[in-house]
Amino acid sequence: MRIEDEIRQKKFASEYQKLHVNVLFTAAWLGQRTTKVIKPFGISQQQFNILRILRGMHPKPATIKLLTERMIDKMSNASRLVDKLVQKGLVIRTEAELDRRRVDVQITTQGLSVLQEASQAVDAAIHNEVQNLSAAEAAQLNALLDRMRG
Amino acid sequence: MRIEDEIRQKKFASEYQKLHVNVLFTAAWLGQRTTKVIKPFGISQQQFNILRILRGMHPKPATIKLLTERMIDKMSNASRLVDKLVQKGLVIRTEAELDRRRVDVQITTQGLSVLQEASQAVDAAIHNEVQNLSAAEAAQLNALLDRMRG
DNA sequence: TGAATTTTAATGTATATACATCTATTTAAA
DNA sequence: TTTAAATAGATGTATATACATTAAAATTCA
Repeated sequence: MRIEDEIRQKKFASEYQKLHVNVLFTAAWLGQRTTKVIKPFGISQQQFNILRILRGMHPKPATIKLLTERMIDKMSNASRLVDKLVQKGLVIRTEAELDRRRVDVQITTQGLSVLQEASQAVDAAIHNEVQNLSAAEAAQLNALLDRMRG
Repeated sequence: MRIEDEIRQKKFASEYQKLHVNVLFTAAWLGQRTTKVIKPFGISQQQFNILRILRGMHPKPATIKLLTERMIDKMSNASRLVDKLVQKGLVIRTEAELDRRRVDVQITTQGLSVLQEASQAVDAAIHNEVQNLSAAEAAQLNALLDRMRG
């Protein structure tokens, strides 16, 4: 559905303003679906994001700094999000040896298994649904978004 | 910059997964810039969004229900956001006559003037910056995002 | 070396999100 | 018409965001 109809706004001052709203709206649309799908696994979107970064590095640990750099939302608080994941047994946090300011964070076996299931659920619920875009169109969208950010 | 480089993720399982991350990341990118630009005017992104909806209807009032329907993020709490705007004198809230459950919300003169300045600042800081996309490319992006949501 | 600077992470706070629940009012049904 | 159901909005709570500040450790350099 056109963004104009989704939010019932008749017209935008420019194609750029419309794009701004459209990107935010589409992200909220994706976010709401993702939240709903992963909620049964007891994790939030941001926790899911952190787990994926940690899986990408596994078995190497990540530091809080590295997580912050790689997170989708740089402003979310990796330190407190890791806290939650530690409490759930999905990651472990240990003091780094060579630099005692740093903290090493690693995904646990349980974390890997929860992430595996959650990822599959997200794929099934969202990425398949989005296939009213061809892979070529998705690639085109990716390229345009990349260029949009300059 | 390519999303792979932005978040330092070597590869994605599919173009669709990459698209998911790319949309969220681009929205966060836009959101951070917008927040920074409108902060001097004393309003948040969501408050900005509500003011724009109210300007679009002006001088007709909106109800909380209408605001919720038209907001970019449907899950944010229009009731409490309107509270904040009332406190700042940017909107007024009156009981609706014909249905006493409803609440009429209208933007004030001060609200219109704050919004005018904030909008100009956002245009200058963001929409002009994004012109490494042509208007035609922006339109194409809009069309693809619309189709992505089905 | 020792003081100043930088880096890394944790913590404090105000606001916002994502619900669930509650209250008042209106509409529909028995 | 009285009761039941639906609607509109407010409010409560846990979590997350967007900063600013603080604390500890490492690095720089005088």
